[in-house]
Amino acid sequence: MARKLESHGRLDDAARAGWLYYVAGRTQDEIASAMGISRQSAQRLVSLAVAERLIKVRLDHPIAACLELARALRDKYDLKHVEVVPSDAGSSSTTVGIAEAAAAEIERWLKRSDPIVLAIGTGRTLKAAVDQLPVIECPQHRVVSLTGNIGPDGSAAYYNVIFSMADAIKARHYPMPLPVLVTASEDREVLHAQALVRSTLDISAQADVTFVGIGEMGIDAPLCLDGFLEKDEMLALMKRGAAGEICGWVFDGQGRLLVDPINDRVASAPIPSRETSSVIGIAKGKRKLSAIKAALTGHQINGLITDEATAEFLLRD
Amino acid sequence: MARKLESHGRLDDAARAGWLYYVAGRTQDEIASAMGISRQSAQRLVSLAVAERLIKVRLDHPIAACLELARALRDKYDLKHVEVVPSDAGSSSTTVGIAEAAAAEIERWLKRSDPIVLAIGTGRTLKAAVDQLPVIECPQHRVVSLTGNIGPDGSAAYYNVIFSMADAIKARHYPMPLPVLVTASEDREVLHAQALVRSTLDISAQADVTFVGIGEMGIDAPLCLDGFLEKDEMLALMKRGAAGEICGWVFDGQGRLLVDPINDRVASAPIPSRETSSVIGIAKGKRKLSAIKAALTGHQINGLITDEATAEFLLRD
DNA sequence: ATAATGCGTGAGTAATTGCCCATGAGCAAA
DNA sequence: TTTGCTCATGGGCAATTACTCACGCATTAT
Repeated sequence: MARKLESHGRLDDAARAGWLYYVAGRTQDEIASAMGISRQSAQRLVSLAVAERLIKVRLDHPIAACLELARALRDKYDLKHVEVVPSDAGSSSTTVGIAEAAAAEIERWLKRSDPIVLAIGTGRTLKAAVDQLPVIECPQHRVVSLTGNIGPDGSAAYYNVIFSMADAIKARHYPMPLPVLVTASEDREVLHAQALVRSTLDISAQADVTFVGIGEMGIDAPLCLDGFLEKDEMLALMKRGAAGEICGWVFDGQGRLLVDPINDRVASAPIPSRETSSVIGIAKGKRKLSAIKAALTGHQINGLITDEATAEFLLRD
Repeated sequence: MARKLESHGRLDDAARAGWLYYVAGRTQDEIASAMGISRQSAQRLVSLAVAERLIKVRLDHPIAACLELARALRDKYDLKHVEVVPSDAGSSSTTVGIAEAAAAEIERWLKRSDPIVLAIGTGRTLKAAVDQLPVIECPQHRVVSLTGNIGPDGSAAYYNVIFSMADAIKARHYPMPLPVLVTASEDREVLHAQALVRSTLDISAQADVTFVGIGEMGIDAPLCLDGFLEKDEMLALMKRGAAGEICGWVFDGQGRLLVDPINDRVASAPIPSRETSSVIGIAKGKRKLSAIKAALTGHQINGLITDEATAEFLLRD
């Protein structure tokens, strides 16, 4: 039985109780009898020590920084889901790390027993993520592609992700039998009116969760590399304020869809509702930075999987 | 597919769960659903994070009674550094509390940007302290062991601390490739003359700060438990006035190195200068009391990390 | 003086957590 | 391929902790 409390002050006792609890690992009952108080009082002292920040908890693991960044990003951009993976400074890959993380997250969704609609965009990052998926049987779910797989020249675009996904995921899957960009907006209307396309569009609108890559602008951007846009078209687009694209939908620096002929030619499904579903962007890298930031700012996405370095840049200003 | 969902590894999950639990303050149920696992698994991850020392808890409050004791000890024994942690009356552990405090102090030294030499002894307490250290990169420092790690039978002594330390601290480290006790003093001269040993000894003499455990005498003493001394040798030693031991150097009740054949056989480096450097003892407990007191009295150490109860006894007379 | 206010207390109860066990997957040796 | 081992898992249950409520005691304002 220890001295009376008043002689030390309440915070002192809180510190002592907190020490016994967290450092020495005693139960509150033991602390109570050691300090000559009731168990409830011991509990109060412990929680007081926590409330007064007398107890500092630290996590000594690289992932700690990631979680901090994720929380900061979530707060700053009002996101539903953020995942920050450790950066691999030595690697210039735009997929290492986030692909695995994205795969893990996709897997989490697919493991749910209640049926969901999972929508998926395209891009190298997403392809890498899907390649990480294990084989899962989930006949209860549906997987729908938001974007077409046909290039401007009629060839199949390499990075149509849904077919890779179909290899691993035993679920109904709905590709989008369309080009990414049509030549004129009228064409889009015609194509979208087709029954098959129509039903895929309808399913995509019901998506519970969506995974999309985020494309940057520039002459090295995916849209150019994959032959959807010519260099001069791209440069003109950038002059008109384009900052990035998701499934071909081009947005400006504020993340607002660009009012521009280009967006009238996008044949992709609209990005599912950020109000009623999760739309998770997967992207990292300095080149994609402003595109990611715009997408976040304009709430084109409400979830993000990125890496530490990118997260830090996103938080910088 | 054999891909590990553990692309980030089990420890990372443990870190994540631990962070969510201790830092974010979520319940294990929330963590479970957030990570897509069962609550039990979440609980396991949290306790794994604790077991693996991923979670470090420290108390940021000067407990008045402890500070008072520390000041009194510093004055009484003319010490440079004293730390007193709360006692845990119910626990018989000789390390709980002081190990954490010692780790924090070691960390403080290692965080210095100017290069230092940190010397380290051995013992269970010191081992426990080193196990609390986080991973630190400090290539500017050097860490040197004062004692060897080879037992009388040629086996490696379990409590050689420097190897544990090398796991966490990224700095050059210098083990002492010697037994603690050699069979004859001549052997010691031969061994110490070796170039490798010579340089380690030289470095240890330059130590800026030293952390040592304090061993008591008795048939349950560390020296006996670890097989360096037989019971009858120990009893004879006690008859000749031995009161305690630091790195194998046996001293009497006044803290003077015992003039005795035993000390001629100690192969450890001399304890670094108490005039020009900090030599901090880490010890608590009734059994070690007279050894601690002797070490303080004879200025074998000029710093101490102990607990309240021990501090009170040390001040009693 | 007396009532209002604030703070701490203990009791009871709901929520949360820790632990043990049986099970099954993965893996290595036979 | 089989056997045996290790290890993670989920369920169930006991222990522990958090919260709410009503009360007592002191201080303060009227």
